[in-house]
Amino acid sequence: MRDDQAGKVARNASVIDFSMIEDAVGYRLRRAQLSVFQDFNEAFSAKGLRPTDFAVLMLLTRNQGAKQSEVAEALGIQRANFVAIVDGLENKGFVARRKSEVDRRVQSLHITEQGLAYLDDLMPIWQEHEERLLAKLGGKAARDQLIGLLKRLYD
Amino acid sequence: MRDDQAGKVARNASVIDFSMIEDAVGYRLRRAQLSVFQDFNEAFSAKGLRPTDFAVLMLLTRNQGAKQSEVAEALGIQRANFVAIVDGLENKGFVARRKSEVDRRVQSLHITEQGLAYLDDLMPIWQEHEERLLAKLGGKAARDQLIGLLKRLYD
DNA sequence: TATTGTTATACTCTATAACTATA
DNA sequence: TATAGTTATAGAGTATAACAATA
Repeated sequence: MRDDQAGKVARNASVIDFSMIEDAVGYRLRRAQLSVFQDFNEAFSAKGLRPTDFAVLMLLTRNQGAKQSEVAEALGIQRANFVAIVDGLENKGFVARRKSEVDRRVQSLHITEQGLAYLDDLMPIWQEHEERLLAKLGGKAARDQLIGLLKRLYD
Repeated sequence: MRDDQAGKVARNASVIDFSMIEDAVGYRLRRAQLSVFQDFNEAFSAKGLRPTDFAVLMLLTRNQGAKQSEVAEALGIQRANFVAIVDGLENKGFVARRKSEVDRRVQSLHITEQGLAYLDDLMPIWQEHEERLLAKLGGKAARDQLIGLLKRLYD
């Protein structure tokens, strides 16, 4: 078997033939998402904020008092796993839980004044992140096109 | 504070105002990728195959004898974490490690005859998966457009 | 000294079951 | 009985450090 040799000859150090999977939708989605999340994490690492934390704060600005399980489902997170996320945001003082008076089983979530101020502080970082993506994509038209296509895969 | 009440009134049971993040590229990428991977996993669960395993087998068909660390890097997986993946494929008899005669540090990876037969068996499932995505996207033109945009985010 | 594969380890994310308090 | 939040736990995926064999 001379596969080793044949491979060595046909391929130089780090060139792999990708033709079989480079156009697989799932593969491309994974790589793109990893790249975008890495950019996000590098931008927000100093703030100790993860994408999900940011999404929760953003959501609450327009959904004050939303049910905890409602927010979790909206973000595709199981309610059991969402508890620790809210715990973290609550410990930092950015989110407050209040027992609903209508149904004492539910916790309604509120972004605090401190949380809003924090978001204000974060918005420029967020904008810069989105603008880096915009530059890579080649403009708003391309971005809107991408969003539209992604929505067809999940909405 | 009547946030609970105000929220309750403005929003019915499970309707959350998403306007703040619905057009965030990273959020849309994550949801789309989760949806696509879920479809993949449901299709392949009976075969006990994960997306990464499939990608490795696909890659090896055109890169017989490739270095283990080369394949890992091509797929964006760290070499330390790639060991267990190759172990699994080797235990199933789909991949073989052979010590390179040129550099005895490197393991060159080969897909076996059994691995090729397995892939043949899997291809219809793969095709159906890609066609379900194609249907969601609305045709090949849309798919190619999406792939092109994703490549701009990472290539 | 540097690199490849490997082991060990830790941390995050995700999935499931079961408990509690309320309804 | 059913539901919201919670706890505990197990499984993936990922990141880092260190080691042996080899270059």
